[in-house]
Amino acid sequence: MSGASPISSERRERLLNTAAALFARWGFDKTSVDDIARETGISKGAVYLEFPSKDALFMALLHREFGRHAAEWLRRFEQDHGDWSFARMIQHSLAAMNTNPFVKAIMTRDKRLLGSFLRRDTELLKDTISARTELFARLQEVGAIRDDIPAQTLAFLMTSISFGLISSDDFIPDEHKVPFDDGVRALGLLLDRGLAAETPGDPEAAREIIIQITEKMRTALASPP
Amino acid sequence: MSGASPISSERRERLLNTAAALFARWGFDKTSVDDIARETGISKGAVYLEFPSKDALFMALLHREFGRHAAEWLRRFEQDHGDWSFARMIQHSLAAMNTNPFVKAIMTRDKRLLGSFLRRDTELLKDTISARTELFARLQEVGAIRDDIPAQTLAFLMTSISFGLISSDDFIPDEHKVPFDDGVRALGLLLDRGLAAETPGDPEAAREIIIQITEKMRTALASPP
DNA sequence: GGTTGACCGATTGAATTCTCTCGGTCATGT
DNA sequence: ACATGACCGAGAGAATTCAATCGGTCAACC
Repeated sequence: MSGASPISSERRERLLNTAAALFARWGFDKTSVDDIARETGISKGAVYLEFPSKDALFMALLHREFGRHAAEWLRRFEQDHGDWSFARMIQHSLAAMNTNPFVKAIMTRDKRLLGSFLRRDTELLKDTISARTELFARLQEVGAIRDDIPAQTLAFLMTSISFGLISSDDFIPDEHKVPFDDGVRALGLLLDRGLAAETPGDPEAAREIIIQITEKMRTALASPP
Repeated sequence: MSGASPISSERRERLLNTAAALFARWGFDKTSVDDIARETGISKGAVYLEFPSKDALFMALLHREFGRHAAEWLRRFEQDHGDWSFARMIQHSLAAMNTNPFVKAIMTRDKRLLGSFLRRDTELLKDTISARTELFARLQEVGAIRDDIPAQTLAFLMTSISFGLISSDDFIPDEHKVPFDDGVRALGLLLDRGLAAETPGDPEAAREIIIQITEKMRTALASPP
């Protein structure tokens, strides 16, 4: 097999960096492998020593970005020393998501950025929803959130809501727009009460579960199938 | 002026009916004025005795459908004899919305149904959000819902959430789909607690306001600008 | 007066052609 | 060994043409 140095080389890293910049700027279709190679300062052939195809390169990039997104989420969450709350977790998740163009693109099926890559369906969205389902189920187990709504329904709902919020830029008329952070904060306030268990469970356990599952999600998403 | 019998004739009504069927089935672009005329059993010229243009016909249809949507919402709400709750209001609103292809299309910017009509921006979405803002503001006034989140933000949030839920069919992977009604019901449960005021106000007053504003919305949306 | 449908010009989009870009390979050079 | 970039063939898309359609009008007809 040709392009498969299993260890991530430094060149590979640089490739992903320039690829990220170019893809984010011009989209998948309008960024050629040659563009990426030239911008990285290597030849096109060298790109194929690192990745077997353009698709594979893009997939690797997506996985890296999803991993980074989870890490960023976790970072924000852990360094948040205020009161633990669901509001904050949601805030961190959505804020991190809105920051990363690739995660955002996958979650909203952004045609501009993804272009013809949209045909290839990724497991990324599915895995994200699965992770959310597991997260909610575990939180219900320890009594951190209400358990009268199936975890699967909650995951579905949260994914739909995230989709709506992240897409809001595209369809809400300007005069009714609200800063993203304000919207996210308000959503957090709603969920804080809306998801609360009848009898509050152990907040530390909940915090632990979130960190644990996010970490699991990070490693799962960061590595290709 | 040519096409402007101010009173809605019976022919006009029949026109709108066949137009609704054809537009819903084939979309705006692929439905010709001739198709509508023929299917209605009149000549193309007669269409222009009722409406000055194809766009105007479509706009009239949209307004009629929005009016019907509000009426349907109101009907469901009023005949719901269970406990009053925000959950139910939201359920009725979303269920009614999901039932009407034109309201759904406008709310989700459905390219298939709206086609080239998408360029013409309607006031329908704006008016809907405005009405929601007013609704939330009034409910806050009488203490029916929490008032620590600006009404405008709530309206923005609810619109985004609705968008996400109604669009969920298009982007949620099949294996994670949840029946629309289940999702809506769960959302209702969340909002019921999430939006509750610290000290509950008069539920009858809230109910009255909702009916009042929805009725106002109905007449406003049903008549062209 | 009310209604029709033939008619008009603009627009669209189907069909076709063709250029050139791009993903991927590999003989060659370092 | 590794990296290069000329090279290849497929195919996307730009350019062009052209015929049909469609929105809208109006003289003619009930």
